[in-house]
Amino acid sequence: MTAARRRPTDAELAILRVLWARGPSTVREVAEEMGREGAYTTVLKLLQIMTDKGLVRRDESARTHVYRAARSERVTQRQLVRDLADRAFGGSAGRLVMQALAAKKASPEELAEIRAWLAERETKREGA
Amino acid sequence: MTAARRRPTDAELAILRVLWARGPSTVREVAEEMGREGAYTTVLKLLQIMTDKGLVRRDESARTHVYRAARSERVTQRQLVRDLADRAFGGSAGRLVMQALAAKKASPEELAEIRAWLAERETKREGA
DNA sequence: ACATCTCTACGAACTTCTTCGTATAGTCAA
DNA sequence: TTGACTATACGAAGAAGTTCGTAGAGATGT
Repeated sequence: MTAARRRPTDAELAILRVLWARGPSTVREVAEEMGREGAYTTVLKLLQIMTDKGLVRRDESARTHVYRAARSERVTQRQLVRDLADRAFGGSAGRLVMQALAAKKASPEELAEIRAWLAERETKREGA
Repeated sequence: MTAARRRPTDAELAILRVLWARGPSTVREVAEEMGREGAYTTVLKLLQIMTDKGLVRRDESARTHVYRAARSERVTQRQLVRDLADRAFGGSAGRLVMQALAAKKASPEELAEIRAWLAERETKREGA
């Protein structure tokens, strides 16, 4: 009921990634995509729990249920980033960004994108 | 023994933050800093577990043991960022950065720092 | 010595997460 | 109808994380 705002667990996130990539999917499709065909009931159980938690929505109109992510990838990513910033960076997104840039090499395209974002932001600031 | 490379749990991270901020501390100091004086033994237990896991080091030379973080804040933050990038951003630090910038407003100082970092990187690229 | 305070050690309860086995029912073909 | 196949539901076990109570050692003051 109450939309408890907890972050998805590791197993839940792995399933959400499949749903974001594939779109609405059956249990079998999710299990196959994860290379866990042998663990069918595990995936089923997780999807049932995630339905209770409100992480996914279930279409029961057919015998084989179809699941889809309740929240978009972008929204979930932001939530996770915000959560990590709060837990490990004193709430500072800026410091998180610095560590992210240092921790893993970003591609030139991504760096260009980030530069563009900052440039646009700069423009807005001057305009204000 | 085996330095299992798991990410610190929420409770563990909360304690690490105190140790990073305060430096080597006793159980009582950590508990007070966290506003959990009433949960002294809980903090003690967590620190004992963290010692076993290798997350903290314990100085037992005095009766009152003194704990310190085994890894620096920076190293731990990078590990956490990398972990989140892998779990939720397909390993892309760049996409994580974009969401971080969008998720929370960074201070102008932080933005300037990021710009400087990117500029320096740009310089290096051209030099190479 | 004695009471008192503070410290560590440790076990036990409880929660959450994850996995799996089994029960049960719908579908389809012969 | 029967058997094979596929689906959901559900309970229970196991692992990990968190909390707390209690025991007992060491320190301190009278």
